[in-house]
Amino acid sequence: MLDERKLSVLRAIVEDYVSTREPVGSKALAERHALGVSPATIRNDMALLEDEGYITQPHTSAGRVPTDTGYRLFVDRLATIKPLSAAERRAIGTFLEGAIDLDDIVLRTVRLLAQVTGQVAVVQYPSLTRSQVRHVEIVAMSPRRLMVVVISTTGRVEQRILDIAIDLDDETVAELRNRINEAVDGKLLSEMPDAAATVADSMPIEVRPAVAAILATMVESLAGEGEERVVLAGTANLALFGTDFPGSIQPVLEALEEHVVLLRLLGEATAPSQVSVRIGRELPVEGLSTTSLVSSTYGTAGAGHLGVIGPTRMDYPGTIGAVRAVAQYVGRILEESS
Amino acid sequence: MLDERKLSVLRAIVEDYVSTREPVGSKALAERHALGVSPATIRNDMALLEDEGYITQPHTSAGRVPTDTGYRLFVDRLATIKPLSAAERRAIGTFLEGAIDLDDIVLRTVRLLAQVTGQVAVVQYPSLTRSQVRHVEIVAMSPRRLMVVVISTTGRVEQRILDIAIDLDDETVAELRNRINEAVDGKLLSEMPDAAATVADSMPIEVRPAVAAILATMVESLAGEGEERVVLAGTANLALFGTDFPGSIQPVLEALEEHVVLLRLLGEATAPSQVSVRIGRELPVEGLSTTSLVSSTYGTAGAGHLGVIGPTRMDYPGTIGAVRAVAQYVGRILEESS
DNA sequence: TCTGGCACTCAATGGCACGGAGTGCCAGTC
DNA sequence: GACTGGCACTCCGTGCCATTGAGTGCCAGA
Repeated sequence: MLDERKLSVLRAIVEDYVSTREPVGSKALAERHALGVSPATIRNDMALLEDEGYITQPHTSAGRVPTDTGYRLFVDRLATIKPLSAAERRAIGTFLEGAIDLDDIVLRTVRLLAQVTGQVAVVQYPSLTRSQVRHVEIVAMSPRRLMVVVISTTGRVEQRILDIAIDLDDETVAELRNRINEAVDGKLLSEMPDAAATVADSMPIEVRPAVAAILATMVESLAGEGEERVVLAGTANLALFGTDFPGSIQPVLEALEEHVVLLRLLGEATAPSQVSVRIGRELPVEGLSTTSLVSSTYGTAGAGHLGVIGPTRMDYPGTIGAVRAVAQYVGRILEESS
Repeated sequence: MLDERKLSVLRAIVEDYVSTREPVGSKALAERHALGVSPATIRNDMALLEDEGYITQPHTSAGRVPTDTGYRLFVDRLATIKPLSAAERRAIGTFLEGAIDLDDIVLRTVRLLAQVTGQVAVVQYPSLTRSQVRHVEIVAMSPRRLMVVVISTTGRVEQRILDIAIDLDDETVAELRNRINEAVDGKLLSEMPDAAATVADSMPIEVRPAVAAILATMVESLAGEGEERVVLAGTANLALFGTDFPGSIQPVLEALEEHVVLLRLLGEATAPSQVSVRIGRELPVEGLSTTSLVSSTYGTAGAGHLGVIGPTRMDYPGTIGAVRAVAQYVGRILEESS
């Protein structure tokens, strides 16, 4: 159905439209790209591409503009990812090296990504559920009030304060701490429930209910999605592409404030360490139906997600390359600092 | 210089311009407001107000628009703060009541403020420097690595991990913990350096250097501004007022991403529990020179700041009322939950 | 000190003609 | 059958012009 040349035409349309933002016509195409055929032929191809739904005309007597489906085909079959230049890679490396703690890493990453791509960047904090436990600390603040602190290999620290039903003396707490650490050290957070069960069984019978409660609360509150966080940067870049959004950027900004939604979108991405691209209406969020999301996991075992959101009219090869590169670097940095 | 009527004219201009966004002329003014004089007279007054710099014309043969100075005069002398309706107050109360922890309080507050005012809301986390210490926990993660956790009366929890030069056994750590808690309990964070000094002196001579180092790091890292955080909401509202910003909202969005700058602005506000208004170029930030900031402290002893950022053409009486009300409610909620 | 009247300015609006880019279609050529 | 050149048609964007209307400044008079 779509022979080689028609694909070339589509590719040319996407490339021209992305760089000029103007609907592209047959004549301009024939001039700017060495397609080896006349405008008339290109017109025929374009008519067919339009029938197939890959491009569309804003109005009669205007050039063509890619549709979501057109971009999809472009991304899947026509684009070759643009690797970053050596200088860019070096800049990324040195910029991220300077981070002092996890917060700083995340902050630098998100700003970097926004700056490199010129779009809105989104970085999720490394997920606790997928990272390993490095250390658990249990502190008795008062006899019936404990503070539980969990430190993960990604450097993230989570604490909870919880009240229990019976008094626990310091010794018991100390013992509990040791046992828990023995049991969970190096485990994935998802494996903690099992480990926790073992611990409870090994404690004296009279404290078991309390211990079980502690462990349950701990696992539950830490494993829950409630604490997932995302950080944004570069929302100002949206204003630069203002005209790409029909009407206003208002709904887009609104959608970006819904961090829960962003987390879900990032989480829905495909296989780890693959860059996933979701275009326009493929995103199941009304406000983002005029944007594309280029995202990737980063870190070991997909510890977290990061991505870039911009108008569907975006430089996919470049953005994909940038997202991939940044994800790799962040993964490496996290590895080193753990 | 400015008699009663001229002030009324200015007030009317501000009110009309805020609600219609159109430059207001003498005739319309005479019709809509019962000023008791003819348009011609108003014209004379307007000419004078323009000479004094309170209003300006976008171009000849257009109506007048308030200047920053005009808004300033309006806010200082002409506006009567609009209290919220009973229903609104009730809604605020119940909405904030539902918060489960500090993060939740802050999140709800900022969203509420954005929603009530229809502008961008900014809420700073309760500052540690101005809140009291409720509990300090020191945990030995390994002989030379400690974790210090400070819990404040505002419910904020901060932790640091730090390496020390000599080994400290569990007993010493436990003793240190007790002494520190005795010394700092209920103290303001700003008083911690003194309290810490006492503690160091009372410890055995051989561990003093290490202890001093711990305390220094602790105080320094917690008292520093580094950990101040702000949360934003309602940036999408900016797009609704897009036409109020000459050119683009891009610089505004950019400025809003600079949380450090926002913190500084909030901190510069005036007396505690007073609502401060800063208009246009009064804000020493380029990107915000077309906006106004209405802010207030909240909580006891000005624990934190919150505010609203919008175009200079904003409903000052309403916004001031909303900011004041929300600040009061949040203060109360924090009080209760501590 | 206020008012009515008058001449003037200037943004905004709508109508109109025109050029240009683009399209679809068709007949002709390789 | 695939490609090309030509042609008629559509329609956006632009510039131009006249008109309108809101608003101003100023002046003479009450």
